[in-house]
Amino acid sequence: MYVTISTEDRQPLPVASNRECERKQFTKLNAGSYLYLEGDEVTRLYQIVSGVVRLTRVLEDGRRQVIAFGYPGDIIGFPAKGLHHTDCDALVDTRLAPIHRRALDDSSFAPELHATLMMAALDEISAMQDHFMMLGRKSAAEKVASFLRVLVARFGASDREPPMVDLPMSRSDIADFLGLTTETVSRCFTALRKANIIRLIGANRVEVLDPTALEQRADGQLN
Amino acid sequence: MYVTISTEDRQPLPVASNRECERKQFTKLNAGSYLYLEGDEVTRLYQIVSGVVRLTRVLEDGRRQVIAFGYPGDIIGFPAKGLHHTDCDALVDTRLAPIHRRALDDSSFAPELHATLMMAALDEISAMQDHFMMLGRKSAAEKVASFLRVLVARFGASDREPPMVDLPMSRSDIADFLGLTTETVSRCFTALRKANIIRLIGANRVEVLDPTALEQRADGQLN
DNA sequence: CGCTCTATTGAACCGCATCAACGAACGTGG
DNA sequence: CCACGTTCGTTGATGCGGTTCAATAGAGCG
Repeated sequence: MYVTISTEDRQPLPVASNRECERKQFTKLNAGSYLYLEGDEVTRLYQIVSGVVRLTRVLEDGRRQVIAFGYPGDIIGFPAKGLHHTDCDALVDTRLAPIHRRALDDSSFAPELHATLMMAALDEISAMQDHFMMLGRKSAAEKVASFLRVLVARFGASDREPPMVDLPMSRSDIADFLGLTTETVSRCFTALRKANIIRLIGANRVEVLDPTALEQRADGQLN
Repeated sequence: MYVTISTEDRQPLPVASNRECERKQFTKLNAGSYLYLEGDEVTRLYQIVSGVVRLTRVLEDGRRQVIAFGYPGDIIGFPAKGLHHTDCDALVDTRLAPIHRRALDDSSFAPELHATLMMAALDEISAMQDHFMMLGRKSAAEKVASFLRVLVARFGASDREPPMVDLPMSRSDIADFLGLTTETVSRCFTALRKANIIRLIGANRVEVLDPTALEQRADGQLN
């Protein structure tokens, strides 16, 4: 489950129960550290317990695409032909619950976990299809609004009014996620700010003053 | 397994053996007919036996994104939360091998098939990630070249020299797949033709005169 | 306080979309 | 079989959204 334009609420999967959280030592990944690289063999998958990671791909000439941001509850590391097909590094200090690769390949090893992984993979396919629509058919303003909308829906401090979201990623990460440049992302933020739809608290924290207007911009209902 | 920029050769999965092909009646889908719509409940998956289908999503305002083209060997219809998340219709007359939904959800029902479906889902995730890079970070010329490259790699008549590919989809389908307009797609084809990289035989058949040059354009190594 | 890195803002350019016209392919009916 | 209409693809002219290049402002940190 990754950050996409989907508005569905995706619940963290119950792979790691609270009990386990208390007992186990999780894999710890410091901000900036890589968990794996494209081409590495997949030995285990991970569910993110806390923190945020970034999945990226790069072309030889340096062009980069952020495939997804991984948030708590998300499962990362699905193999294709046994290999990782993105790089993965942490945006902030992150804790991960490792999952046996065998749970994916061998359905009798851990049937419930296996089913959970399958569901996570299917959800991810759906989420990526949403992302296609965004990358291929939305304007810069719509992309940025869509991005904020998803973050608010999934991670907005709901006990707060107006809702607030953290942006642990840089403008350039957002740009590479949305297929834009940092300048354009910045301009879109500014436009939303000047329209009194959001308020920026520093560069990495956003208060959504008018969620309805944000919604409309995300779907291109006004400019 | 869908049409993406991936260059890997993807083999048709052995879900439907030759024996079965001869015995069974496949689901027949006429050109232009819909197999399912977004929001429909998923009751079965399908492996494409022959023909080509188109998976699409549309926004309320009519903007369309072609998510994938499904070719023989591909498995389509993966559910998310039990529902289809694209429309699916046939570009040409198509035969489909239906697959019990239960084979996906219940790993003990048909273990081998279940494993095959899992692998197909994982491959699809990988393929979609390739597509991200293309939608988000490639120029129009690179997109069109990448598209042709994949078609040649997967479906090019290999017994022929120079390689030849059919384009069962319209320019507008290609445009909606690549996040472009029909005019731009057409201009890119013309540019490749004028550079003697391809030859157009009618509008729906392409001979690749210079595969190496096509490769280079796909990766942005010139222009 | 000064250094560095990131974000913002401005100005000019360009790639692709848009709008429009034309041509080719195809089917239909006379 | 040809005249016609319709749809799809190509080509041209123009405009705009987003990139590019450049400069400034701000945030984090020693």
